[in-house]
Amino acid sequence: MADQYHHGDLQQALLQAAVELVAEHGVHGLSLREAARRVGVSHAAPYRHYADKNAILVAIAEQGFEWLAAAGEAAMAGIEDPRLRLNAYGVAYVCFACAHPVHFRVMFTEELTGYEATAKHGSRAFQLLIEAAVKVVGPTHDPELSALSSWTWPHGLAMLILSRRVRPELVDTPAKVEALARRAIAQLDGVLPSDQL
Amino acid sequence: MADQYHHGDLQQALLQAAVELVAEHGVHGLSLREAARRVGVSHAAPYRHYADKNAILVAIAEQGFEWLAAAGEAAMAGIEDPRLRLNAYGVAYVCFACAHPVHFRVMFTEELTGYEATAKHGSRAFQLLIEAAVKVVGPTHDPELSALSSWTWPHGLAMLILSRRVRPELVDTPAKVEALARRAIAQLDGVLPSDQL
DNA sequence: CTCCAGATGTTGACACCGTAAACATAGCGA
DNA sequence: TCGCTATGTTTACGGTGTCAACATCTGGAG
Repeated sequence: MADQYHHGDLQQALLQAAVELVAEHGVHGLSLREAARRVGVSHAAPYRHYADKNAILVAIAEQGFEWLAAAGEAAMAGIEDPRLRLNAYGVAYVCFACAHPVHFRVMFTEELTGYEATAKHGSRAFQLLIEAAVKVVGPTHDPELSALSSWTWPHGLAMLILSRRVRPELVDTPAKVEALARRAIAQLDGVLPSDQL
Repeated sequence: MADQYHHGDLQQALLQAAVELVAEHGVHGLSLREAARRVGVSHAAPYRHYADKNAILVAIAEQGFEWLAAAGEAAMAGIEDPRLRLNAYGVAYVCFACAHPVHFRVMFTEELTGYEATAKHGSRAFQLLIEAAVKVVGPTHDPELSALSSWTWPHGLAMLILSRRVRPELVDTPAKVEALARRAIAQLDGVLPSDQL
């Protein structure tokens, strides 16, 4: 009963193939037919598991948001000081983007914004950030705005790295990425609780 | 000699149509044939002006980088204080992204990074930033790194806004965008010259 | 002014893609 | 055992990027 008519776990296999394809040819270079081909299945088989091409991208985004939330939680685990927690989240954010560039890019791809699933999972990772930020700034201000100010720098750094706007030798290993992120946060640190956001 | 065989300025017309198409259907929803259709020309005509589909996206990116550099220069014009100049650039950066979302997204689309033209124009806008940053931090440090720290926040804010991760009513007018950017910079200001980047 | 060369636009063709419908097979519960 | 449902296949259609062969225009040399 090995690899005959039924694949076993086609859904997961397709998702992984899709990630590889995006890594090779970019988001818009993803082809369902090619993914099916790689998995060794007919070109229409993916439609039994994903409604259309966007659905598989949404699935990648979902997985990415889950992983990001998990990475954020892990990074903050055991840290008490609110500011240090927020810093840890930011560093983990940048590291996540570099470790999973395909997921990260898909997570913030325009065409997908607005999809319920993406929004849902995205908001979970965002919720973590809001909570962490509120503990630093206090509950009196707009929580979303408070979180936003702590979100822009890791997001911008991550995006610039992925766009290859940062010299490659500065980010060619996870350790270097973390060092860069820490250097960035070191500059901003101490200013967050200062004034009226 | 009105609209007969020759179009007049097909190159420019196609570029504009492409921008509109990207605005409507996203970067990967751009279709050369549809652009040609809108301009009233046969489906292969674009190939007389653009080598392939990527070339027209590169053209959009080029235009975007030129506009961004111009916007940055305009924003810094007449401002003497180096820190205020840097702030002005950051605010202009965010405003530019909101005013020209298609251009901004294409400018930082993965598939295009590495194209010489894009890199060239991109580096001009980046050069402005580096110069402005160096005047704040001083010439003793890595200029690119200094600029990077002033680049991440506007880039992140712009990207988050375009991904609709910022509540729409906070950014639905240029004035609100500018206010948000100014609020963001107000937090970071004063910290830049502090330590060792 | 004539005429030709190069620039610009058109037509037709090909392979690929996303997607839907009709069909085939596998596995599981009654 | 039978048949239902989930899963995979085949076939088909329109749309797309791209190339090659062809048509038309336009400017400059003679």
